[in-house]
Order: sequence, then structure tokens, then C-alpha cells
Amino acid sequence: MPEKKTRRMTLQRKTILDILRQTKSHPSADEIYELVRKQLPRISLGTVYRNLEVLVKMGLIQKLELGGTIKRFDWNPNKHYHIRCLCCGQVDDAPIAPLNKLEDELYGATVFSIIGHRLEFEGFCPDCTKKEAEKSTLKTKIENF
Amino acid sequence: MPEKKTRRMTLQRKTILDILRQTKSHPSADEIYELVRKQLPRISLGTVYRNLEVLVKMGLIQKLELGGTIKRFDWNPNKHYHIRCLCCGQVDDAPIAPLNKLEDELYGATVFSIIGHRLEFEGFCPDCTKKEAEKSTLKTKIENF
DNA sequence: ATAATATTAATAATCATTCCTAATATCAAT
DNA sequence: ATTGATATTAGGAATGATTATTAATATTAT
Repeated sequence: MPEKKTRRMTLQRKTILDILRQTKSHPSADEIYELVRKQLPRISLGTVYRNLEVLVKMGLIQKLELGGTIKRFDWNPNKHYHIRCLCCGQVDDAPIAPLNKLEDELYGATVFSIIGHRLEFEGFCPDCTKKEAEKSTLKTKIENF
Repeated sequence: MPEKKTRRMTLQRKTILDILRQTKSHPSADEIYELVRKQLPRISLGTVYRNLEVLVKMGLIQKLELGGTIKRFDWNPNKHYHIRCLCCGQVDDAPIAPLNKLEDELYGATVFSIIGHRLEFEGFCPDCTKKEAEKSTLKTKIENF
């Protein structure tokens, strides 16, 4: 019935992938759009969104669903964790190995079929740590966390 | 100096809190709005959003930033983890104790100031597990046809 | 009672994302 | 190369969740 869809590696798709691979950050679709526009000024935002989804389906990148309102994209499709700055939203990789045994602890304890987990660390990036310290609100924020 | 704001426990605020405490699920702002409207038909959606934020600031409830597009609210302000159904979005508590030592593993390994983490399990609720099983067996049947 | 502040309902505005459509590009098979 | 089928595109409209605005009302402190 459903014959396999042939994928084309269009210029737009390739450019999006290349740009994502070049940046070491974890940009949002809109940030990627702005970067790609420098090379392809006529590309549309919808094309960026659509191709990011295609690249995810192809297993070449991954979509990050972290806290906050926006989704980010990661050139690295392998499972790993992230740290997010609560002040500026910046995202970095978390230097900790995946916890592969976590699901086992839930086995038999929940009616859900568990197939994975997401772990996200929250904190402040160096810049925002300084800013917050100067405002001397960091201590309060941590206490209230 | 920021003088402390006096909080009023208005009927709207109290009703929102009570309804959230009565439901054992993890409703979205909109779902709470629909429930509260049965008691206070003239309440506005904005009032629900504003009061949910106030209740979070008061430490009486917590806001959940899970995967997907919507935010959910939890009558239980204490730290705990959740399971989310990838099919229908339903959320349940995860029967696993908080991992209090996790942050220690990052100490010295990142330039971020880590102050916490969020852990979310992904899977399928019982209903959707059934549906997915039927779908995949159907798919297999078609493919093997 | 008066003044200051908190809260509300209603609505508009915003933001990220998805959807729609007609035009264009590419591929497979003549 | 031509045709037909399908994938992809640009542009813009639509959606959905959330936030902001505003004028009216309610509560609190003096």
C-alpha cells in the first residue's frame, strides 16, 4: 500500500543541514531561517520548518523539546542531555552519559509503556551567572527554586 | 526596595486552586478554564492564566514544562517526575524518587551554574498502547501481504 | 470616607508553528 | 527529449497557546 517516498536532497534541505552542522549551538527554527537566508535569500520560513522535520525523520538531526516556548534543533542525532540557561535560554550539551537503566526502575510500577526519557538541566550560563550575581538575586532565585 | 505585594485569595483564585487540587490529572490552562467555567461562568481565560502564575509564585502549585506545545499544571508543588503519552498527551506521575545527586556529576564539568533538572519519561498510556499495537500489527499485515 | 492598590472581564496582540495553494523542479519511463 | 507522476517550493493565511492592554470593580489601609 504505502510505497516509500523518495527523498530529494534539495539545495534548501542541504543548506539547512550544513548550517546546522556548522553551528555549535542549538538554534531555533527562526534562528536557522535567518542564517540560511544569508545564502538563500528567497527561502521561506515554512520551507525551513518542513525540512527540519524531514531531516529529523531521516535521522540526520534531532529536535529538542526543552522547557520554554520554542523548539530547538541539534546537529547531533545521538541521544544526549542538555543544559538550559534560565535567564537567556541558551542551550549547551550536558557532560554526562545517558542513563540507560532509568526506564527499568519504572518497569512494573506504571501502567504506561515506557519507551524513553528526556533529562534537562537548568541553570545559568557564565554571562547570566555574572549578571545575576551582580543583581544579587541569584541566591534568592536558588532558594526559591 | 521591592515592597511585598499583598495577595488576595479571591473567589476566582480559590476556585482555580480547588479545582486543580480535586483533579488527579495534570490539566492545561484551557482545561482548567473549562472546568472553572462550570462554577464561575463569567471567568475569563486571562484570569485563569494570571492566577495560575500567581499560585505558582505562591508555591501552592507547579507549572510543568514538558514536551509538546502546551504547559500543564500540577496540584502538587513538590518535586517529582512525570510520564507523558506520546500519542494522546496524557500525563501521569512517574513512580520514581527524585535523583538528588544528578547535579553533582556535572559539577566542574560545565561552565554553567546548575541549579536543578527536569526528567520526563515518554511512552504510551494503556489506551494508546492498545491502539499502537493494533496499528503496527495492521501495518505488518499489509507489509507482509 | 478616601486614596491606593489588587483584581477582574473582555479583548487585542504576540509568538511559534502549521497549513494551504499554486507554481516549479526533479525523476522514471517511455 | 517528452510526458506524466510526484516532491518541493515560496508566500501567505490560519491556528493555537499564551501574554498584554484597558477600563471597570473590589478590597485594603489610612
